[in-house]
Amino acid sequence: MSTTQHSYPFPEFEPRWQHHWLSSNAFRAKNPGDSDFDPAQKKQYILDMFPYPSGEGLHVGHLVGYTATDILSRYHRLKGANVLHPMGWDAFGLPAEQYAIKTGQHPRATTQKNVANFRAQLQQLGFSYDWSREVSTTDPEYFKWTQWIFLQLYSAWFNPATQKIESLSTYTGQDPDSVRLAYVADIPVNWCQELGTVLANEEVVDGKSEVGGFPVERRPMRQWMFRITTLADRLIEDLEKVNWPDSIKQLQRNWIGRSEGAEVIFKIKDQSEKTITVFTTRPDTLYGATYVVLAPEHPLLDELGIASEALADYRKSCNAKSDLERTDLAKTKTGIPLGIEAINPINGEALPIWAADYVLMSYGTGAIMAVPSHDERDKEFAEQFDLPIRTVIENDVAINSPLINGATAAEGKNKIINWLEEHSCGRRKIQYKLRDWLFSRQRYWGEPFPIVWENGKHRGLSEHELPVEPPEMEDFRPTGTAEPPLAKAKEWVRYSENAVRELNTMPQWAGSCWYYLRFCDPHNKKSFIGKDAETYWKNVDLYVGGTEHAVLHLLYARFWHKALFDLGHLTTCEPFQRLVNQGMIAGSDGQKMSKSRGNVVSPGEVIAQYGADALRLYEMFMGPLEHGKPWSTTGVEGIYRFLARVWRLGMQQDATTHHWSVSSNIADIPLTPAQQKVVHATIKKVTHDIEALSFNTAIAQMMVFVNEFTAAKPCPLEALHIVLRLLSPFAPHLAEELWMQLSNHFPSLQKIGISASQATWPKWNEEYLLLEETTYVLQVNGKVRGRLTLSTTATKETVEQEALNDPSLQPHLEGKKIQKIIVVPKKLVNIVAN
RNA sequence: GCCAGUGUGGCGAAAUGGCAGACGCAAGGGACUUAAAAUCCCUUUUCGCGAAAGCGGAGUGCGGGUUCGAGUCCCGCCACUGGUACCA
Repeated sequence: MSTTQHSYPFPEFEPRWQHHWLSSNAFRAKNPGDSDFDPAQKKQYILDMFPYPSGEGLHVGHLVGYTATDILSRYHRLKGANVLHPMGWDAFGLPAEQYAIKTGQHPRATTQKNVANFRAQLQQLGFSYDWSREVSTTDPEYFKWTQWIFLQLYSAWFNPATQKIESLSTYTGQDPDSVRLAYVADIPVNWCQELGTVLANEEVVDGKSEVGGFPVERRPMRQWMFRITTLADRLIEDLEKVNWPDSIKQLQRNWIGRSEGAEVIFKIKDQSEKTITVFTTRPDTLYGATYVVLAPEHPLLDELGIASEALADYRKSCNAKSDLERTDLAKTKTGIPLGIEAINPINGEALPIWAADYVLMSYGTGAIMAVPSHDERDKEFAEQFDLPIRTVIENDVAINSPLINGATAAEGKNKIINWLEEHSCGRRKIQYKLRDWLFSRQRYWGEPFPIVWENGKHRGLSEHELPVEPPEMEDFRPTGTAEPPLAKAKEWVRYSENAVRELNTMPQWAGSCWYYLRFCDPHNKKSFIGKDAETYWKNVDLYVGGTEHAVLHLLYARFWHKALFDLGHLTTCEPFQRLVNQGMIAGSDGQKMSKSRGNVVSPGEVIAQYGADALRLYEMFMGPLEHGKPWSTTGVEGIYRFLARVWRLGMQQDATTHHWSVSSNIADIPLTPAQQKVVHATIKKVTHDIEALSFNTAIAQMMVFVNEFTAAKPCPLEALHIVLRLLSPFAPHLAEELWMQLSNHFPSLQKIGISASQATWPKWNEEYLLLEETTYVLQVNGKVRGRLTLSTTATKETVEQEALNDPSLQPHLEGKKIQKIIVVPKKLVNIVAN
């Protein structure tokens, strides 16, 4: 397609403006201390979730959120705010490492290439990022501070007395390692042989690795952990303080999974020195317990010395089952009786003890008291193995429970827990689903830990030794053993005569946990964020990204933020004030966009044909930001036609030379009252809709506006400079170009703004929206039967009278008695008659 | 199973409890043109009556309810999408 066939010359001016914005640093955010910084200016921090720069590049689905935040950013600048709108790269991670292994290139090289590609793609859309603040998690100047933050958390603990994270210097106990926020533990982890690494629970899907789909097995290994569970309650409570979608808050609450209940201690019959501790949320059903179950992995099974072959076989078969199989077999429960009994502390009853894999070792104490009468799973198990079932609740009150008969659940729980505590056989307990955060990975392409090992003990490096850079290595493939690839860099590993470096690296979450803080002060050499910058920018006002990060990224970032807040480095306790999730864009076939389906639309093709403005506008016009929706090529064409109409509102083309010049139809004349109404209604609606992130309806209103003025002969200049300002956050190139063309022709425009992106946002005047007359809808019994135009100042009585006299209503009122007349001022009259 | 979300024309979608379908796509018709593209104008939820202007009925997943009035609020279902899965 040749340039002359385009409906407006975007291929010429879009790159020109992009270059202009970049070279003039047009969207630089001002920091305290900058010469042009104005403390009175309102700040706005508008952030996209920064991308992982994959080799695939961006597709149009990635741009929904970026376009939305760009519109907001440009809007707030026009409203006079100091806007921080940065972009960076979450560039550590497994795919780069695997690609590197496959192709023999260093991940740093492929990462750099991918970043360059991503940056170019984003710049082609004219996004108004402050590129002087660009950061990459793989930059030593960046991960130096990731490591520094790790060290702060490493030398901190959660003080239960103050309910805060404090420096370890306030800890007075014997063993700081038992309370450290970052600690080492030997725990069964998800080991993936193929990837040569441990995976977090959430990176394992159906017993296979989320990346690559390789088998995963459980294996005990020494790992770095974070005591995120210490902040579980605050992570729940502080959700009240942020403006996030309820669904995301709910996901976080469910993930943390707080449940209140009790631990109950069961003595083992004839071995009273041994006990089983169970967790229950329903201590009030204690009298209904008819057996006790241990998880097959429960350590007590070894201690009890039950040498049955059947038990050994059962435990073996459970161990061999993948998570997937356990789920598949969920319908039929399996288990094995141990032949010993536990004593119910409340009534001294002896209950059989079973081992069964429907009880998980990883939750609670790995043991339960089974109350088949009031728990679905226990009931299923009891029915299968013919175990007794005893009802202890009827009509919401306790029965067959001597201590609490007649009590409600809440009363019963309290009484039982008190009794247990008095008799030292149990206690009140709050249990969380959330586990401590497994923070180490056996990879090359990640941040090394700033930790060395000496005489079997770990020690943090000091600040001046940071950053700890990964060693240059030819071969960073997995070792095939539990040893991480860094083990191969013998010289690097050796820290001193008697100290070696930690060989694990941090997970990808590390860099993304705090990047929003670095953007506030990206070049600070002395601190991860300067005090002035921190107190000025505080936290993110609007954070836009996909739901896939609803739980983990947001939870981990909140955890670090709170820790840094408690330690006095930050002045806010939540990182992201407002959160919005953009919807997914599907292919035109309604399927998820993917290479294998062949339905991927790349921004490049769309821009070549319709331009960046059309792509931006279409992304927003498709529907509500949060909704998923399918891509439509003809939809882009419609938007493109709209932009061409805007262009022709200002410009006309010479029939023979095809040269565009300012339209002779434009005149610096006042708006007619009718035009004034459209103009001011549009300013009002576009302003409200942008603030509500309802971009599709804002665009629709601008279409109404343009349709109105396309017919205007001549077209008043005022209409143009207003619509260009309203449009400029959405279609900045076109607005900028037209503004320039028009102000060359009408110098008065320069008083309003030297460019569309450096003008002020127009204000509407409510007066122009008031009308002298309005059309009432006339209803009889709720059905529209006529219309009536009346003065807006007409009294209720007048409106009623006029409506009753209206000829179009007479056939519907005939022979009926009027019961009631409802008048909605300036809108509607409903006559109720029968 | 549980949690969350969504159901409105041929399609994407609009509608502070007050004219359902704004705006756009697609489709059909017309103007301009030697022709096409581009552009501009008109029609387009559906059924019935009418040559037409028009008139009348139905209609927002299904069934109830509140209300003068419900796409919107309440109760009970159904379907789809996403998340989660024996969490005691």
